[in-house]
Amino acid sequence: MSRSSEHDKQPRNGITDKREAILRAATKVFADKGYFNSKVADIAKEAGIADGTVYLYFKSKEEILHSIFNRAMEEFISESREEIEKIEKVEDRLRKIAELHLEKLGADREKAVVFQVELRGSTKFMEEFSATGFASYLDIIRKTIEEGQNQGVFRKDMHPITCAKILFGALDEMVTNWILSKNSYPLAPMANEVLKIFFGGIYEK
Amino acid sequence: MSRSSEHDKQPRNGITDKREAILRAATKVFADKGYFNSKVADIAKEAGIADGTVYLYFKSKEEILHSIFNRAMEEFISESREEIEKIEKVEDRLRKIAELHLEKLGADREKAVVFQVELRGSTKFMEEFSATGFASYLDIIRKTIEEGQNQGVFRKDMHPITCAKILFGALDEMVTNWILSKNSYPLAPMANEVLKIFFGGIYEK
Amino acid sequence: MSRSSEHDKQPRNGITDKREAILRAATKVFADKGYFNSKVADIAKEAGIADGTVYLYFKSKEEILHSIFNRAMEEFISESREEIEKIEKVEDRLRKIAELHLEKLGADREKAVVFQVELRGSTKFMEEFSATGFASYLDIIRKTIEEGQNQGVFRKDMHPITCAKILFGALDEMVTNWILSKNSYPLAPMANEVLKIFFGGIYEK
Amino acid sequence: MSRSSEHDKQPRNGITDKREAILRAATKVFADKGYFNSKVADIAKEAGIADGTVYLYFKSKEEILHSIFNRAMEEFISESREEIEKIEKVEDRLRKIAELHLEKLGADREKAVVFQVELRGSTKFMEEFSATGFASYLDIIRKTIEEGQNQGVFRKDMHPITCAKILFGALDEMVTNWILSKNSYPLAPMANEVLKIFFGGIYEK
DNA sequence: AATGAATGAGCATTCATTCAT
DNA sequence: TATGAATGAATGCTCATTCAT
Repeated sequence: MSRSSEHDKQPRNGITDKREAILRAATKVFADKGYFNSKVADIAKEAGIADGTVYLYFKSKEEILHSIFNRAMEEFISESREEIEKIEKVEDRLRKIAELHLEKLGADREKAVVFQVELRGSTKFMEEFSATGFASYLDIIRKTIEEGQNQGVFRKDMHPITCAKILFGALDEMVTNWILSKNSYPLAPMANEVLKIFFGGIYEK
Repeated sequence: MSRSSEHDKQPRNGITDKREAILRAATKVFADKGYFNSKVADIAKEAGIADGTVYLYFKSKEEILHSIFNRAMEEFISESREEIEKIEKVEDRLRKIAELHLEKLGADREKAVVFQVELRGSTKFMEEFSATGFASYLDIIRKTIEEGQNQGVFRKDMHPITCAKILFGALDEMVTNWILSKNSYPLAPMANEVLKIFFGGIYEK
Repeated sequence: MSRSSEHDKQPRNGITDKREAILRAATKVFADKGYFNSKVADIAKEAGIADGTVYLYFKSKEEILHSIFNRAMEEFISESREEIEKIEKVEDRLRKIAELHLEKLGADREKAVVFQVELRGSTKFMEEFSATGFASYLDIIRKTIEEGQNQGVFRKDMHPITCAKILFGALDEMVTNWILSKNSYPLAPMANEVLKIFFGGIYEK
Repeated sequence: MSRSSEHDKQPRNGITDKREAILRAATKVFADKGYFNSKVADIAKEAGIADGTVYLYFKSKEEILHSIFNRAMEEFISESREEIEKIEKVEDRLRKIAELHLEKLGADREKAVVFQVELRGSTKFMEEFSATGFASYLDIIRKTIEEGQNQGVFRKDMHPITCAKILFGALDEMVTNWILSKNSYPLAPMANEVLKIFFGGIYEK
């Protein structure tokens, strides 16, 4: 089994394997039926393990959902940061961020559903999430915009954090719409559309 | 406020009163604890009625949530449409839409929570909602943008529906952020910030 | 209104009329759905009155069922007694009893259902019933048999009460079978069949 | 008692044991309070298990009742058939049937109550039952009578199925009466009484 | 580690009954 | 008398979690 390819940090490790399997199974089940309508037994069955085994890896059903968010977010941020930091021009950097955002979620419909739907379905989750993963992400955008302002590329009459939220909100809406549209179109190209407005506005020049 | 129409609708009408009370109570309870964590008994207690009475006015707990959405959405759209249709210039019209969006939700935190959180927490709800109320709303924005394109005011190299989604997404994110920020700032002024970007883009001119 | 035709004892009496209506409605509803699955509201609707009105005439849902039994039983016994007492020969008297039993129940399927099914569905009801109405009925049969024994017409090597139960059981089974058979045949003629066995036995002579 | 077959079926088998325990507990509870007045919690407590455990063995409360009928009926029919088929003379065979009927029910008051009372308390149950278990039973009696007619032992001027119902009805009434009589007498001897009439009729010879 | 049988708290909904009008 | 809105106790069933094996 060349399973080591996925994560060289924890290779050939039974514990990690089963944890992964549960997380993957839960993502599918949550995406299909929603967090509250999913049974731990469904997840166990999907993962091919016994119900009780779930509790050897997670303290509760809720913790599974948390783990899905955190792991995906960490993964996304660490992977993105690398790619983004190399980029010189702030516009290109924002473009990369937008592209990655839509590419990653557009590549895994189930994960996207969990992010767009389940994550939003509880103030509790949202608060926790917005204090951690989301904050980091928004911060990356904010800093880029700030840098653009300092470079004189971006307008200075706006709070960079507000700009960041606007960009995020627009991208987020693209994802949500994509999920709800049954006959799925490719999501990634929408990045360019969002950026056309975000960069240049809607006015005819 | 000279909105006498509201009083005319409820001429000390028992049925309407109690229905309203349940809807109001449910909005509060759902906002506090989330739909799935709210008990019908909580709603009844909050409304000051017996558990069973809830079922004289609503078929199920789910129907209460639906009613909250539908009523609020209908109200919002019908009220907005009036105000918006009078406006000549498309930019002003979009500005009005954005202002109303944030004013209405910023005026009722609980309703906003239900809209931003509970409505999003289930693909089922989202699908239903996005097929009805939300579609109408987005359509109003889309038509305005289309009109602007025809007038040569707005750029023609973008689908108006995409622009509409971008604007909505940005506004939506403002609301969500406002809800999650504990020490609440006024929401409505954010409309102007969103429009600055939406109209003119982020580039320094 | 020629409603007086039914019962000259209580003519044109509002109280009686409504009581009757409830009893009739309840018989229908109980026959259709069973006692436990019938709602007081169903009975009220069938009777064309408000739910609360039922409680002006009956203390409880249970009392309605009791009243159906008692009234039908009283009616049956008083009507039967007259007809039966005139009859000279004990065999003819038993024949009359059997015929009346099947005629009365065969003439009113709904009442029959309530008697055969609802009355049997609770030891409590059965005990009460078997102590009153049923006991009277069985007693009429028993006395007739006893008389037959004294006249030397019927065999003396059996307890008359046992014979009465056997006859009743056989007739009762005819009714139950008739109810359960969808494409209903006439019930009354079965009296003769039962009596052929009861009188003469099954042996070839 | 040399009924070793019963022990062979339950070789300290957890599943069977608990299923049995629930069935036994339910029979007792249903007999005591009636099906509709029995709570699943009552059954669980009587069986010494948790409420939820009931649902590991039965899909619903209704299924428990069905299982009681079906199991008892199957048991009765299969056990009876063996004993009956050996018997040569049709009269002796009917006698055996009657004796077994009363012996089996007379040996287990609670099961008898469920059969005589709960089974009868709903047209739905009765219809199902009369289409399956009861039909088989009646058929055994009918065939025996038919055989007797062919042998010239029984009178030919009656439908054998009617005779079967008459015999069943008489026996059934014996059981019901026995249940309702508090100071219980032995039930089995009543078989002979019923047969005296069924075979020879009530006339003095 | 893994299992899956057992647990029992939890809850939406129903409906007999009441009572203000 | 009659109404029917309001009540609130009652319960079958689910499912996250535990634990003996």
